[in-house]
Amino acid sequence: MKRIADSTVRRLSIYLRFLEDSVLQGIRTISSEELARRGGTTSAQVRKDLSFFGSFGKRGLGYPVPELTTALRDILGIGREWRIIIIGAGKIGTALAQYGGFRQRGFQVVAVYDSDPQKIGSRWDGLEVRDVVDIDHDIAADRPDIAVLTVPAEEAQAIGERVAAAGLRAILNFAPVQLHLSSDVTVRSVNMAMELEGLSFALTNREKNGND
Amino acid sequence: MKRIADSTVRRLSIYLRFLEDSVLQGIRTISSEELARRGGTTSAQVRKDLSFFGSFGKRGLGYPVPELTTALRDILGIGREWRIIIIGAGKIGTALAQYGGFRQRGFQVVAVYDSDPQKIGSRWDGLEVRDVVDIDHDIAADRPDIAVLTVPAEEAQAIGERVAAAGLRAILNFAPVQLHLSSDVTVRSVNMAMELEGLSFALTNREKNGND
DNA sequence: GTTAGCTTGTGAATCAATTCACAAGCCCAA
DNA sequence: TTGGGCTTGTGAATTGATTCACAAGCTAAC
Repeated sequence: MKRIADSTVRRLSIYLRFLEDSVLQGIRTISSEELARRGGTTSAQVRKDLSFFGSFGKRGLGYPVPELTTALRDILGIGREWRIIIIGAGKIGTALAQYGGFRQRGFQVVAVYDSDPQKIGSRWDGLEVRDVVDIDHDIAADRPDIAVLTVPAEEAQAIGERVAAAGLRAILNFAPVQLHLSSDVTVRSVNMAMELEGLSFALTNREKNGND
Repeated sequence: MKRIADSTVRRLSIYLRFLEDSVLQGIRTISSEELARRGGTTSAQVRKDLSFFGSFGKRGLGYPVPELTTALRDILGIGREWRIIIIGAGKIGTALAQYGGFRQRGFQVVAVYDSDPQKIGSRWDGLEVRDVVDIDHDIAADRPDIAVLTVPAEEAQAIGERVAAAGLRAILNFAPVQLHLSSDVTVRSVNMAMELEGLSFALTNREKNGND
């Protein structure tokens, strides 16, 4: 299979979100043009993205909404339950642990970890915060699929290495550092500071140069 | 000025984070090679990124750490205080409002909004949650720079339009929808579901095809 | 000074992603 | 059954980003 660009996968997520709405509204077919409009891209891009995975549409008509929705879920690997652990029970970590959107989409939070004795043992929404020293053992036993890192920047690399060594193959990193791990571990980063700096840059440059 | 790619700005943020560490450690100069190693890129990329903004290095020696740090802060528009408002006092919104990392980097949360009467008036960390109906008026009066949207997906577009109409020019969107706003509003999106789906896709494809 | 050893800054070349443009195919109406 | 109106799927063209490769320039040692 040809390598699929990250940007393509991101757009598939966007299409899927809109398609799910459309299913609920009982819409039967949708054109690449309409998908593009809602997804903030072009119809050619939509068709190209989908064409990597097959021919889902009918010429002259568009794409059948329920079938395409199913196909995208399948492509993205949604439909099975993914088991996720959250490491770091700080503000963001606990907010995520309690966030309903995960379970709703098939991502089940199975454990939360911290190193602070004050936090270990406390319960968040039915989940007991575990001691991070047990994490290697727990991963071997529970075989979670994805680790969400909400630890301080200084600790992220070390924890990332530990969970990778324990066999985890996917990490969602909220710590504002670049993780360096073996290439068989997929890492996605969410970095609020970086996003805000991007906005800051845009505002600053608009002020300086007018909006070009 | 030539248009700067988003990916370039993201990398500048990464370089800056590492440079700030280096300043604290008293390191005087750094090579593009070392910056690349820490930033997960190549030395040529680092030099190209920086060269868009000027010549900061000395041949044979590298880049002077304190000067480059200052220059990057300046380029990214950090160094002045940016006033941000958070709209949506749910789990994520309140976690962000209390998150220390913002203020630390010059982003000051000046107001939090919600539409739920139960939440309006309650205090989070010294900030009273305000009624979202007042937002247009407040923006005109307080002139915040950036809005952080942590509202449900259904409401995001409408709120985005309101804050844009009120004069806001930068939005950090946490709602899992694509915002469609006039091009003089800069939008950055953070979409946890999308990131998890990206990991899900990677895991699924690795299982199917071996890691290519 | 002069030389050896590095490292930058940057055009040129390559690689990747997006857009164009159109033949092929489907639906519907007459 | 035929023709008109759409819309897909996809090579080709274009645009954009990254990497290459090397002249230019700095430092330090002698």
